[in-house]
Amino acid sequence: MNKKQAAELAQTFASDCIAYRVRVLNRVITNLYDSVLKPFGITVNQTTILAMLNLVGKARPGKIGKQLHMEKSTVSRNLERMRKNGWIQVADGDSGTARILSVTPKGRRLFAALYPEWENAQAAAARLLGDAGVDAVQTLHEAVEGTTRSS
Amino acid sequence: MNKKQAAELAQTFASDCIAYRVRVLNRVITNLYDSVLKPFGITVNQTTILAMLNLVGKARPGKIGKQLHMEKSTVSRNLERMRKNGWIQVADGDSGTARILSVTPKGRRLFAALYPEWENAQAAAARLLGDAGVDAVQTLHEAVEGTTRSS
DNA sequence: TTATCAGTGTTGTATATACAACAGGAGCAG
DNA sequence: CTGCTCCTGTTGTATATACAACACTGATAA
Repeated sequence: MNKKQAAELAQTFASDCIAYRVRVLNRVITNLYDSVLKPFGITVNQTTILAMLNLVGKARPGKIGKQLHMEKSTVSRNLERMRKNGWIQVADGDSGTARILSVTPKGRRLFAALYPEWENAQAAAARLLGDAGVDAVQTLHEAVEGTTRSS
Repeated sequence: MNKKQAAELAQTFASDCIAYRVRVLNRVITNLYDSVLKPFGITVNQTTILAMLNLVGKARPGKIGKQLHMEKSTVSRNLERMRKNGWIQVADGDSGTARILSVTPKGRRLFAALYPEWENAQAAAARLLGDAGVDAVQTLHEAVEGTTRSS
């Protein structure tokens, strides 16, 4: 394998790699939301957890991970940060290891306060991606739903 | 803002958030490639850098960051890992801070060796996303091209 | 009852990412 | 030449992510 041959493979890689494109997309979109949410001291990732808890009321860490397709260690560490910030509370459940999470009033106020800014980020993302792009993201998400490992 | 009102906002968030969907997509796709590349001891992110260097021959760290839309600190730390692994070499450029990067024979061999596995990952990703999905990723990538901050 | 196993959550380690702070050199104005 | 600014790259800190290793509990088999 000489340099020229390697360069030919590299050309194909650079022009075709799906992972590269998805990763760039992820960085741009995540930064867009995180920058809007920064004044609230929360990330879009944590906001996703906060929204889910606002929606379902109570949930265990494992359920959050499964529902949001997040690795359990990521969930574990985020819940601890959110608890320290007073946005959620952790109660021991009925059975041994069960830990029941719920949103505190402070967490609910935070969610209500950041919601308009999230809408702004949504609008900015929609402008960036276009209507077809927004639909495409929805379709792609459905395609990978149920694919994630990790419990 | 009572619980019910918060839950209504959360419902919209959960069903509409673009960032959430893009992030799940990113995790699934990145894992797919990383698991295939794991036996080679390289990540898909580093493989992107390796491919670019195979393509252009020589480049400075800053150029890599701009080309691949990666933050300069991410590039800096990855280059150091790749150098330690013997895949790239760093030479002092003509002017002061200039650092010229190039692929070593070992790095070229690695790229040639992992290329078939990358093709397998590409095929698996294409199956997962469908033809329309692959096109959509391309379109979305074009939409965000040139959007990234960071130099 | 006891031993094993499955499910759940935490912690360790490594990479990826972003932003801020910093360091070193280049180029320019004076 | 001196000082200022810009460009470039590294390092510090924090979050996100994945996988492995543990710990603990509950359930089940013997």
